[in-house]
Amino acid sequence: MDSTEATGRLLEAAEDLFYAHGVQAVGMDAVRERSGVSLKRLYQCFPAKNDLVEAYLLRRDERWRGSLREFVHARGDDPLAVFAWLKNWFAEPGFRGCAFINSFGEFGEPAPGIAAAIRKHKDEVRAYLRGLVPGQDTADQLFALVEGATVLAAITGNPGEADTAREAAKVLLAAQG
Amino acid sequence: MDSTEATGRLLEAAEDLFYAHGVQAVGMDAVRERSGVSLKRLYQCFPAKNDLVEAYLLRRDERWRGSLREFVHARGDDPLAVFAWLKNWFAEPGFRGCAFINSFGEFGEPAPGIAAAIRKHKDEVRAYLRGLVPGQDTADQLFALVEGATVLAAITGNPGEADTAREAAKVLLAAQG
DNA sequence: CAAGACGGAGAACGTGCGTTCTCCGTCACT
DNA sequence: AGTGACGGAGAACGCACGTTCTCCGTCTTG
Repeated sequence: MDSTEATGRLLEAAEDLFYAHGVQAVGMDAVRERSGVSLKRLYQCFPAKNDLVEAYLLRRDERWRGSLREFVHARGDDPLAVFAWLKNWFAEPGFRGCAFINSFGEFGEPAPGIAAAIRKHKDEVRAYLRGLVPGQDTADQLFALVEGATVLAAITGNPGEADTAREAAKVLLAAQG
Repeated sequence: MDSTEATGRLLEAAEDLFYAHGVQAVGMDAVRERSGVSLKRLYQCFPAKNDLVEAYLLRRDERWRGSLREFVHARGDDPLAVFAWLKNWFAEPGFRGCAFINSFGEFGEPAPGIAAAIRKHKDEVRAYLRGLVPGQDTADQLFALVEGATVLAAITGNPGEADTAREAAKVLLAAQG
């Protein structure tokens, strides 16, 4: 197994474990066991846990936004499709809310790289919505609905929060024209 | 110092420290130091850290909702006053987002009492908004806006997220009638 | 004053975990 | 075959922290 495959396996294991149980609750030994990569190589690829966490967040950001973008684009870039995608996500087994919001809660004073990854994710999502919706104010309003629905779906376990947000988004888009 | 004053001091210290730095980042020794209560008595009042965390959340829920209710009531129970209150909160020094969302992120599998306290808070806030707004669907939509604005204000540090949510709420309330 | 319950300060214990070290087998190269 | 670099398995180390224990002074009560 070469070094690039090792990092791939490590990121895969890290994402599964960190998202499912929280970053702090998962030890480096659990990542090693799940990935099948030895501790020595783990620390060659990621000199400290913080580095692995940062890479996990950056990768999850890319994949999460990629999945959303693809889904919405296949529906003619209809802003309301965002909420259909959300509902699917909320209903997935193992859904535990937004990894970035959860990480923000976990780390009172996050390492700079981790804080930057969290902010970057939110900035990118906001920029994506602004590109999707005519009118920056409306886009930002939809963004708040997306975040609120995600948080509430995670805490209550009810994927229907996506429908509530969708109805609100429909009204806001109609009002904007 | 009797036992009831000790629990008061402990809860005060716990709230300050847990909210500011996160629950996991604060040791029982820090609570002892801040409160001036000895470890022995601390463990008499709260047999385990989980008990203190649960009490912290329950107390914060009461105070947070009390402050919101009072502010909004003084403004004729105008639903939009909720967002004015939010903006004040977001602008407070030391604002770090919603304690309950943060705790949800901190504990991948929270102790039952903690999970219940988190859900209770969100249920109570939702019920409060439903009492404030004619139309349950609209109330739930405002709730999503409140949660989204809180999360975004915490991550971006921008209290203006409250204004964005307020504009959206105004449109939704007008559409509802 | 004597005796014992109470409370505080802080040491001590056990555990978990991030990180590093040790040891040993394996493979490439001469 | 001999040798030396490499990699894996897992022990070891250091530290932080939740929880408990020890010791000692104080205050109440007869």
